[in-house]
Amino acid sequence: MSVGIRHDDLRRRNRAMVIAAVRRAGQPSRTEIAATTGLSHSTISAISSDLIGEGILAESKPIEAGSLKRGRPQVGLSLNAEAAAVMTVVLSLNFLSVAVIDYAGQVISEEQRRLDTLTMPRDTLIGECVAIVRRRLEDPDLDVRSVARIALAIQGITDTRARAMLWSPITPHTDIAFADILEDEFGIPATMENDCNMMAVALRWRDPQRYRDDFIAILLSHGIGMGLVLKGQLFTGTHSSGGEFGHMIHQPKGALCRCGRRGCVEAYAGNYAIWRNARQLGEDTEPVADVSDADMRALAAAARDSEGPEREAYRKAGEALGYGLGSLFALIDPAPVAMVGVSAAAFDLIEPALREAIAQTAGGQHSEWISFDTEPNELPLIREGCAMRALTFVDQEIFAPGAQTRSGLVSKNVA
Amino acid sequence: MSVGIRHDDLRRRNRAMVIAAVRRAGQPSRTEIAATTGLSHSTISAISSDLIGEGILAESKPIEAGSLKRGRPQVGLSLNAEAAAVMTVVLSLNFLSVAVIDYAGQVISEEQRRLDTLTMPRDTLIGECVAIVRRRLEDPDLDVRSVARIALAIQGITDTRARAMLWSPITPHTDIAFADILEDEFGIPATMENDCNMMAVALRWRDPQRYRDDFIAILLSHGIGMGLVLKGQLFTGTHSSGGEFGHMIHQPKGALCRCGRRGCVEAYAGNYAIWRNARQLGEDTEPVADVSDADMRALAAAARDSEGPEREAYRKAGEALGYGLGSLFALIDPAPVAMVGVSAAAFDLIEPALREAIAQTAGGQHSEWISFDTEPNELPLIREGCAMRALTFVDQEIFAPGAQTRSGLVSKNVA
DNA sequence: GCTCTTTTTTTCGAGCCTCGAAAAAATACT
DNA sequence: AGTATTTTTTCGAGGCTCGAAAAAAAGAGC
Repeated sequence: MSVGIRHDDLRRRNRAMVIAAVRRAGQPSRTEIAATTGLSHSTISAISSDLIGEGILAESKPIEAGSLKRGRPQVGLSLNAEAAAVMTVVLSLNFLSVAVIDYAGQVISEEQRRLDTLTMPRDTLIGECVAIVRRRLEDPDLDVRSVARIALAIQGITDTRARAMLWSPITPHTDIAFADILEDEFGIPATMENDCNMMAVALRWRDPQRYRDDFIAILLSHGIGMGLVLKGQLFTGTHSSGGEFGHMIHQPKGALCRCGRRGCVEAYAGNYAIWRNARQLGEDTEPVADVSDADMRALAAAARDSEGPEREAYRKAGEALGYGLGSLFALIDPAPVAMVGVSAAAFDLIEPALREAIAQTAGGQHSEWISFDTEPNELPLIREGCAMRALTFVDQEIFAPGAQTRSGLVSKNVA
Repeated sequence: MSVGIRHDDLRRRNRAMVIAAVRRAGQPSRTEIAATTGLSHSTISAISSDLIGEGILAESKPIEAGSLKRGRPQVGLSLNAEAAAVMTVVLSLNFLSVAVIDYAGQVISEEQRRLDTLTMPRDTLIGECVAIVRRRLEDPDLDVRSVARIALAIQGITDTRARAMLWSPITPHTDIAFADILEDEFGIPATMENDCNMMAVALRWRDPQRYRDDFIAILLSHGIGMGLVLKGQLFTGTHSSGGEFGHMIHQPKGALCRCGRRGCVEAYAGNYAIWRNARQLGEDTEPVADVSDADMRALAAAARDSEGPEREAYRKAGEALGYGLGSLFALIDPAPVAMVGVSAAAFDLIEPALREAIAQTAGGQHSEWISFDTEPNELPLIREGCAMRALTFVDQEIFAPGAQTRSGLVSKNVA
């Protein structure tokens, strides 16, 4: 089952810890690293000297801010941007976006492309992804060998091993092992992530104050997705990416959901559901394929303008989200929530019914404490999350070698 | 945030690993331990020699089973039963049960007692617990100093730090810091656990084949509880024991629940709910305080006997459980389920509606795969779980000292 | 301009820990 | 009794972290 700690693991882990400390803090001095890691100054000195020698870290200017201090000035350590690069591939409805990011986290090359993902044959979809990655890798500004890892994100369900997309609303095709495909094609380790999980990862890096050990990112878009961090760990299902908050049951035998079932939270709170209710089409009406952001904004404007079916549609969305969150909170206790996506811009219309519903649930014990944040634009978040995830893998695997890992999966059984 | 690995941690962790390997395997040889932990023979030899010298492990007879083998026979290592003892305290509705267990896991002293927990004043309830523990500690057969840890379990919500009961259906009183009270009284480290979590822990030890990394234990009793193991880890909420499956919302604004809210799963599947529906009392009827096991068995018999309100009551329970499980599975993916408690004996009446409901949900994708096990008697399981939990603490803390832990809580911030 | 103080960083020896190889131990086979 | 086989122990080598002390690099004071 669990495996003993070998002697050589020690250095590897502590190297990884130093790299992680530098990535988090930006430009910490050796003394600061010693404080945050709890290791001795001598150890930090030895490890950072190694890492600098290997070109992974670099000494930057002495820290100027507090130059009032006496004594030898601290020397800031920073990541060497040229040590490596990673690539992010974000595949969403009718849209493909790729970026190359240096080791310090700066975008150095990117490309975006519209495609008709819903009608595209399987091979074309895969081909488009491979082609866009190849174009970026062949970018003359870039040294191909420096791209150490690729992180893909897709709306939909991925497997826990982060190899394949199992199901996605953006395409009728299922079980596409994107990670394996890209690995075979380019020989670069790749992982396939769920978009909402990447949102959560990004939020954690963006605002570690608010999004620390426990929080929830909910995507309010055409569908409803969730990324969940519990006790500092990204939460995934046992076999798939899990966290399919949008398909928790709000109303047994209720409204028709895009997934073909009935009564899911999404069937009340997804863009298509809000649209359907606002147009008073009835809960059995087949979900429309897509509602433009502009249409959704118009809907929200109409709802704000006057009482009517639009406002009622947002109310119903809030109620479904509230009861869903209440059930979730019964399982995990309340935590800060970030609402992301177009409908997050209409959260003022959603919030009252949501809070009312959540107060009816066991999880909503102290619903006044529960705080919501909104972020209307999901794409940058997803990309940022992918970038950080890929960089973290590079930190752990490439620059702290020796682990029994392969492609992001820590193997549990060694015997 | 995360802390570097000090040099002395190494030995401590590997000692703990060896102890854990012996506890799991029963009588493994040094060679077997080396294989399961991945450590070298020399290391295992050194560590086990230390542990034997400290009286924690003991060499037992050479393993006889496969005595056909050539070569030096393996020497089995086992836990020294006298190395320590732990105490379990299980507090359930109108019932208090205490046992002392030796380091090898055998019960060496026990006592059970009926009390009227629902009407008892706060101090009396606490006093009864303290008194029964004192009586067991003063048992002449027992060396007091050898009791190294106490694990309490209670039906209800506990805090993540495992110090206090926050809320429980068995008493009107709230926020009783049982762990602190016993620690102060007897100077023995104590933890306060949730009963269903202990059931899950016990199932894992009882049948590691079936209940390994991911599974669910559901208590079908007066209330509905859940213990959840995900990726080999006991799942708890961010602040409380969490996993309040019984209070996920099945039907917004639905049947009246014991918790005062409406539409919880428990309001359809708890004993009182089945009773209420079987008696056709209406969903707004105030839940009864208790239904005897005999009454529940009679109800099940009547339901099996003929179509009627009893059978319909079990159907409704199954539906609520099914939709609830479906929502849960949407979050975590399906996993093996153990149904525990009186109504688990009536699972034949519950299962059809449960499976039908779960098939209507996203989490019930392949509902035919989902397997259920039943165990009508929860008390032994809870006690077993407490014992293993307490013993594991002793393994980790007492016999592998140096960790920055206190009373079961691993401190995350060292700086 | 020089010395003293303060703080950061590096150096160095001590003490552990794990590992691999070889030796020792304990049994079955012939 | 001797040989083969398997388990367990022994022993030296190599690494790692740690604490103390030294070195380095500034500001403060005169």
